[in-house]
Amino acid sequence: MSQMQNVERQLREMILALEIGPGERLTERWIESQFGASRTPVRAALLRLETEGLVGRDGRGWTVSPINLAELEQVAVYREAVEIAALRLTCGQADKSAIDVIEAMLDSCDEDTPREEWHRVGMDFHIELARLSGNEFLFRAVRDAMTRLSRARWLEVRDETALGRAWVEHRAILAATLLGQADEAARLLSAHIVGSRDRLVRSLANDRRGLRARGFAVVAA
Amino acid sequence: MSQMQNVERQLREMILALEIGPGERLTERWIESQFGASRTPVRAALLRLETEGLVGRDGRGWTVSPINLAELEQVAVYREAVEIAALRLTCGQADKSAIDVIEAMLDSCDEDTPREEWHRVGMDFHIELARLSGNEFLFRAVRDAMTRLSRARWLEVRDETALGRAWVEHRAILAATLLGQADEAARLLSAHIVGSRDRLVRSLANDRRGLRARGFAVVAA
DNA sequence: GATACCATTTTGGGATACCAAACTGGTCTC
DNA sequence: GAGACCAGTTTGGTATCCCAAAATGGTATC
Repeated sequence: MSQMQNVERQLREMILALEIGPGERLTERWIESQFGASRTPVRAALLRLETEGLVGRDGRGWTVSPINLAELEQVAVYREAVEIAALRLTCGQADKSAIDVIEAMLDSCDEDTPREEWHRVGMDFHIELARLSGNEFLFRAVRDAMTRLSRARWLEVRDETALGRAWVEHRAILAATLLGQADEAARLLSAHIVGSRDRLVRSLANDRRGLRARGFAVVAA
Repeated sequence: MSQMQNVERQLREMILALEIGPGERLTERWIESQFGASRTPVRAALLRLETEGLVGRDGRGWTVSPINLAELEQVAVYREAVEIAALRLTCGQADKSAIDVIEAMLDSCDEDTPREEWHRVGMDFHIELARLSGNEFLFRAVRDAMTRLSRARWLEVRDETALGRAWVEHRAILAATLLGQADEAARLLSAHIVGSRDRLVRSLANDRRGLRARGFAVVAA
């Protein structure tokens, strides 16, 4: 594994796990010392993370991208378009056996499963579902969109009810897809995404003060 | 303007203008000498162009991405999804004055206009139309998709009839959008994209031998 | 003539040195 | 005490150097 990939992966994990807070400044020298790599791979990693939207430039200098409520809403519209397109492709496919694998992903979560795992599976559901379409660009678009949403979803205050509802919706989408009911599946997925978006943005807007107190930059919608 | 941006821009232009052929190998040292920059900005530029899909890695080493017919078809599906989503957003907007600017873009091309300009305006039409949606992610998605299609479209053998038809379709899409007829506009845009894709892939598949003879790597669908 | 082998060169990955611009902290002036 | 100013430090941008691995090309061997 090259140093560049090492730094990229570790830095991405730290940012997504909120170990480095949204809005925090980054210096190439700090990352260098943190991961024991020289500035060359550090620089390369930052350039890649910039295209993912996880870090950005603040004049001269690097910053961990803040949570941006307006951006979250736009990402939701974007992912709705690409996820539905992917889902319609999948609905039209003859072989539906891969759906079982995704259903099994959902099944793997129960009351003993740590919150972190629920979070991961909740995102992987959408990513893997998009992968089934066979379209590399739709797949990447969904994966990148979920990456951008990841930190915000982690900060969202979700009660058991909301999590349960999400899983019910996921299963309903799979069921419609399995039957090849494209319009119905698309309708369910759309409602799921719109609902998730509304709850997410509302939750973060409410907690904005508290999040800022924890040092997390949250830009309003 | 930093050296990195310089190299990135110039290298992108050379690749898109086919001055460096699809499939050609690139060495960091060659680029370095070509643009009078050192390897650091050259590497940074290559990393960014990699995320645009214009260059890729060939084991160790860099390659200008070949023309990939399978990829072109997938990009067409992708752009259909995002362009239609953007167009529907635009249809729902009250202020339609920006449409005139796009119409003017189309008007700026006549029989005296060089082929290169037609090509550029043909892509900008879709990019600017997506920008009107106000959704940054849909806009970027369309722009990136058009970048990936750019070289192939340049290689496509297009007669005057095909170009004229494209312009007629463009105008029809604008007209429906101006009236806020979202479904009709989406139908027209979808047909336009699918038609373009079919002609493009068919043209390149037919010319594949000739293109290879010119040193252009063309990967089959 | 084909092939296995080895020395040489080339290449990308990484580390480091240097620079100019931006930032910082303290000081001096009014 | 507030603000202008300046020296010192930090930072990203760039150039350059080193290295190991891979490609290259020539040669000896069969």
